[in-house]
Amino acid sequence: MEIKETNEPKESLNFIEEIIEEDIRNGKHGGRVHTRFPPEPNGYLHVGHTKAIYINFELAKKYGGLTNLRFDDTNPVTEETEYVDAIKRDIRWLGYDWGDREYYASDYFGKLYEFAVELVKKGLAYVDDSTKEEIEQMKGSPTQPGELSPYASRSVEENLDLLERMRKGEFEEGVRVLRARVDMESPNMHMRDPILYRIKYAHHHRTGDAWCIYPMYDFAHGQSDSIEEITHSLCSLEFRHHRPLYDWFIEKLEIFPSRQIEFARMNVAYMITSKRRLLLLVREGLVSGWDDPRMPTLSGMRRRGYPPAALRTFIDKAGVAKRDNVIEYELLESCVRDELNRTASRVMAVLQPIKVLITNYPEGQVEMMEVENNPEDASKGMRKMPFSRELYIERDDFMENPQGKYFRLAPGQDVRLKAAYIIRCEEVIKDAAGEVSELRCTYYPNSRSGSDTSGLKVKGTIHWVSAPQALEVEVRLYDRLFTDPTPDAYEDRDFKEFVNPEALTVIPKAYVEPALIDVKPQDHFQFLRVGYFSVDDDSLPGKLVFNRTVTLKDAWAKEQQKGV
RNA sequence: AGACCCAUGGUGUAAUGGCAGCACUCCGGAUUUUGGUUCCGUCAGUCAAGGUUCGAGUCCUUGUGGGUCUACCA
Repeated sequence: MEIKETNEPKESLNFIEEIIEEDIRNGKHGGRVHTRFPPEPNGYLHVGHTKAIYINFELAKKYGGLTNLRFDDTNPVTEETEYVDAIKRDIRWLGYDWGDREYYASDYFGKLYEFAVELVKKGLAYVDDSTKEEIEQMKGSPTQPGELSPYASRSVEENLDLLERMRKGEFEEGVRVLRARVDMESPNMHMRDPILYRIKYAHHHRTGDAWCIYPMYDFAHGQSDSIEEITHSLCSLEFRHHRPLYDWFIEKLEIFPSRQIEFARMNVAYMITSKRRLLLLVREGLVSGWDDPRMPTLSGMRRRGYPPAALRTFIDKAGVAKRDNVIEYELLESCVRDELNRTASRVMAVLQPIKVLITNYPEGQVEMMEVENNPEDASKGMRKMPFSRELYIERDDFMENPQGKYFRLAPGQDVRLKAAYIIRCEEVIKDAAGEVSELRCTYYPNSRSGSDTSGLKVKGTIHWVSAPQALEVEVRLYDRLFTDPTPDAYEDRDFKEFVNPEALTVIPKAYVEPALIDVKPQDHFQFLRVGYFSVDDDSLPGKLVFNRTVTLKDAWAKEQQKGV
């Protein structure tokens, strides 16, 4: 593929793109680019995986290549079909398609076994009868060279025979392994005669009981890349030390030379990506499940209401490099807001209601007010919302003793009801507990939005809903799951100590305008002046549930904090 | 401890020996029938010390700091 030359300012490339473009210039693999996303089906996909998915699919797309989906399913003990399905669903939701190229490392078990036989024949692999402890012992340490196994000198014939019998199930689990003969003195621990096959009498989610020996990661991953003729095998930094071995197999087996390139995983502040810890949160009921909107899983973020396009932008802006990083939560929120600002319809919803009675508005009268659906996008058109004598406004939008730059409703003050009239607060009604229970207001009949001849100038505009027509809904306010940006970074403290008790606040009864009657799960809205919300999967007809995806930026809250 | 990797504003990422830029955050201002959006502006950075060079964020050396590796997990 030709790289397009343009006169535009030079696009800056990340280090992986540099390598790819260099390869293309050199005509490597005929300029072909083929990547893969290789999840292990033993857990749900999370933010961290999002980066790997994005990089693999986007890079291939950029250079006219393809991306395979390959499940690295070489450990039947931990892997399940349930995860395979969830992973596929999540990748599709993110916006990527692998066509018919859905592969499994287990598809290659036969081929991998042949590779193993070939290594044995070349004198490059042997069956080791040592115990797990002995192998560990002989492996040495980073500063101590390892020592050669007494079984390393077995003849090719004996090794062939033993390997065959391992495969046939003649030995008990754990008594023998197949090892590559590499270098027990290498400073790289992975080169010290790594284990290739182990015996496991476990049922595999795809191959059933056809095998009782299973290849290790190092003997399956690279060769799978090679079998699929993957040109650029992208993985995270911790696999750096595996690369010499990856290359060793390619050289000894004389197979397709895929190239492994490592990049730094993405960490996001206030999130964790340890599968084990995520599982703990689910098991211990700290969240409602893998798709709890507080979870950093793809399914959780979907349910939270993050648009896939926002996630892609987020990954893109976070960038790709090799240094450790913690991406600020604010960048994620910024990307989500940016996307939703352009796409989400505006509606009015009152979360903490306070009743307003317009005393000079005719009883029983209902006017339909025109409101734009999205001021950022005129093509979204207008809708009508009912206005009547009895309304709800947000409790925060009234202050009995306003101070500072508060310009919402207050006794004797005017405020604009968005898309409707200007009203004045005449009287404050309180209940027995002294809480404000109702506001008596008057409206200016000639101040109607669009035909305002009142000449009045107000400082504030607030949202509202008409009480008789309002829909009662449940609203779930979500916030970050942890109170610390790196909850799992402390050696002396358990990450669960940092679970944010305010990450979920349920409002059982909030009011929304009647236009929302027909919404469906995953629909996104901006509750005017409040935040972005999406319809939760738990919603039923007549019992809608909205999840707060992200708040709107709130300059007023910031202002108030300064005063404290 | 050894090997390997990494080091640029608060955060993330560019600059490929030649003017240290962009985004997010923060702060200030303009606009606004969303205290949203948009627009403008401010603050703020090359880990340290040597060396090579006309010229170093970039190359070399040493140091410092951080990360990774010592599973019959991936």
